[in-house]
Formats: sequence, C-alpha cells, structure tokens
Amino acid sequence: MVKYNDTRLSHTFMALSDATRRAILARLADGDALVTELASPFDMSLPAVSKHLGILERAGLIQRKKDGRIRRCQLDAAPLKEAADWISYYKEFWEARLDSLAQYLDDINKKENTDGTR
Amino acid sequence: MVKYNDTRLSHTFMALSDATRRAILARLADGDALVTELASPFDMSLPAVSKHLGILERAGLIQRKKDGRIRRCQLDAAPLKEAADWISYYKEFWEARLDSLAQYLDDINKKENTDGTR
DNA sequence: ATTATATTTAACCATATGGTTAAATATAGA
DNA sequence: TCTATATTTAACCATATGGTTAAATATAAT
Repeated sequence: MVKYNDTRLSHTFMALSDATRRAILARLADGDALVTELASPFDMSLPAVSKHLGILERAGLIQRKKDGRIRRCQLDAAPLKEAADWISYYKEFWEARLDSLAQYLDDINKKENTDGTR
Repeated sequence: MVKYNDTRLSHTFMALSDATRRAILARLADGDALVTELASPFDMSLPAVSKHLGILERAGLIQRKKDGRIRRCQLDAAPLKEAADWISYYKEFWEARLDSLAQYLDDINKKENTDGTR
C-alpha cells in the first residue's frame, strides 16, 4: 500500500488548480527563468506572480535560488510524481469507462451492418 | 499537441486538493454510495459533506442520481484521465531527477568500493 | 553616494473554501 | 395524514486565493 503525505498532496493539487501556475510550470519545463521572465506573458502585477510562485514553492514544485539581485526559478517535478501515482490508482476506472464506450460503439457498428439499413 | 480545457482541469485539481474529497473518491472506487454513507467516516456535518460533493460534481468526478429520497453517488474517473495526461507531460523531469539520484548513489557506491575504505 | 533593477512585503479588497447550525424540501412509511 | 428519513439550502463565520497599489529590501551599476 502506497502511503501519501496528505498535506503535500493537497498543496500539490492546489498549486495545479490555477491556469497561471500551470503555465508557469510549462514555461519552467523549457528551462530555468527569472521572476520577471515568468511574469512577462501575464497581464498581472509582479506581486501577483510572486504569490503564485510562493504557492508553487510551498508544494515543492519550484525552487527559487537567489543569485545576486535576481532569483532563478527552477522546476522540481518530484511532487508531480506523487500526484501521478495517486491518480494512477483510478486508471482502471477511466479505462473501464472507455472500454464500455468502445464496446457501445462497436455494438452500434455491428447493428448497422446487420439490420439491413444502408 | 493535446488540448486541455483549462476550467475543467482547474476544477479537477481543485477538487483533488482536499483530503476529505480524496477520501470520498477512494470510497466511491469501492462502489456507489449514499450521501449519508459517504459522510459517516468523517467528523463533519452533513451539509459540509454535501458541499464537498458539490465540488466533486462540478469537476465531473462524481454524479448524484436521485433515487426516491436518497441520492446515489457514483464515481466518474474521466476527469482524472485528463489530469493524468496533463501531469504525464512532466514525467521526463521527475524521471531525469530520479535517474541522476540513482547515478549519484551509483557513483558513491563505486567510490566506496575503490577508494580503499572499508 | 546615488540611482536603477529585481523582487518581496504590507495593506487592502473581493470572492471562494470549509466549516457550523437552523430551516426547507422531498419522499417513504405508519 | 402525520411522522420519520435523506439531503439540500440559507445564513453565518473564519481563513485562503487571487488580485491590486505602495513601500521596503537588496543588489548592481554609475
């Protein structure tokens, strides 16, 4: 039985629940960036972005390393593995659902080919 | 390029960001349940649970089907697939990280076996 | 020493969560 | 019809988000 750190998981999912923060993570997947660089695509003040970074950092998804007067932000995907592991438990359920959809479509298809309609 | 529905994804991650709601999903993975049954393990009022169910329902993670005076709750894992797909983009990053950890441990191990220490 | 740059902190606002208790609703059962 | 059961809605409260602007901090550059 895999054991999950509830608080960590809660913070991770919370961090992922905002489109701005997901975009920031996507940007960091392309490489480290400064706070100003991260903020530039958004129509939002710097303090707002700084808060988002704080939430990402609380979840352990990024690290901010001070380098002189700038702060280099770096992705840390480790908490995403925990999140993925948690979700993977439910894989059988969405697959079962897709299977039955496929089955349904298959049945319809069969019917179309045997009931004389054209 | 996979396209994600931002709002749906936000609602899904938001729904997963609370331990009570994750526990409710886990319970529903064992089969449908009534609201009262879902509430019983928690030290929390029924209206509180009802709100959690509302948040899960907004994310599309559960459905509440009215059946007489009771309401049968059912898991729908489909949004979890979207969430899993979104997260999977970052898999290479946590794997790279684990690889370099393994590499590091490997290096240490080699050193221990060749530097004369015992 | 002064000024400019990068970033955070403080103070504020509106809205959303996460909880409560009390009341409303709807249906089942006696 | 009256009552009990299942659940939600309403009204309230405290705290957290997500944003703002203004001020503070720290460092680089002149």
